[in-house]
Amino acid sequence: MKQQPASPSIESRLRQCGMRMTPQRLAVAELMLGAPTHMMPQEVYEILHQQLPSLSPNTIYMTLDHFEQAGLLKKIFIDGKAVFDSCTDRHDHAVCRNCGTIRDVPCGSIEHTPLTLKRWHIHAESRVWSGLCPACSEMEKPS
Amino acid sequence: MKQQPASPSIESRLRQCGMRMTPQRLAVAELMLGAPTHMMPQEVYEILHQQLPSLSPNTIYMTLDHFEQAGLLKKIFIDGKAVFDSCTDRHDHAVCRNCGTIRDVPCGSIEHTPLTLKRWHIHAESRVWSGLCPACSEMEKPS
DNA sequence: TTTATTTCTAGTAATGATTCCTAAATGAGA
DNA sequence: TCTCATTTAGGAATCATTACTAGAAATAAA
Repeated sequence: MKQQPASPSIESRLRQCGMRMTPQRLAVAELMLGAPTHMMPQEVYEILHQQLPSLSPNTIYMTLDHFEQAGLLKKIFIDGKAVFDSCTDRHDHAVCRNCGTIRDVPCGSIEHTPLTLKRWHIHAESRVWSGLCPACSEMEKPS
Repeated sequence: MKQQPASPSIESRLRQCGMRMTPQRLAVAELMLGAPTHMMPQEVYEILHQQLPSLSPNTIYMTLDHFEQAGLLKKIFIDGKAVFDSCTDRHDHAVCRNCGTIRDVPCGSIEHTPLTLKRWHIHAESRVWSGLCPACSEMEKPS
């Protein structure tokens, strides 16, 4: 009894980007594009390797990059490590320096580029808040 | 004829942090703490290796980390790579995706942490603008 | 000063993430 | 079904960084 197949749009979205449909890509798409998530390539590999034992890390890297180029994912860097975000809308992130949790943070009104960058052509902006998430804050409290 | 020695304060600043004075550390300090700069460990190594041929990359990594822990430098990440910034005041960065130039960008008024993070304990915030610097913008212009 | 103690450095090996390379496999259109 | 360009697996290569260790050097004590 198969689960409801990935929303039909996923496959068509990939095709629209001129990508061939392969089991590997479909698996990555189902994992990453279904619900809001942040994952490192390695995590993706570990999860999918179970259902596709022959899968290679290489393929994960390539697939994630393809998806990013197609605008399906956004690549962000947290503490120097690559993380792929299924939400491509403009937003910031908060990361817990204890447990590593990543949380989306809506950013306020669209801010104008600072005067200092008047002569730059800015394409992207990223902002990361770093600290302790509520759960870890609680744990660290002195009794 | 020796150049004017490093400002006496550099040595004392290191000592205040409980650090032993070594030629390696002094060299890193003179390079990084003298003027505003952003450098990757590798760059630091390549420069200093010339005056201290026996210097090892290892030492650079350790020294930079020590300096960071002592609050003399700030470690930032640009596109997933570590960069050490001699300016430890609060500010943002812009990076040119063509030539790699990094520019300090003053950030406006101190912004309050977004509501979403009300229950977090935020310790740091970093923001990076990415695009083309004025020089590279100019070059890319269609004739 | 000289000696003792502790930290620091160089060098090498190890790690972890990512990329490169190539032959074989496989989608997709003719 | 056949063909061909794309994609994959797998292993080697790379790059930044860390771990380990013995010897060197800096500081503290005598």
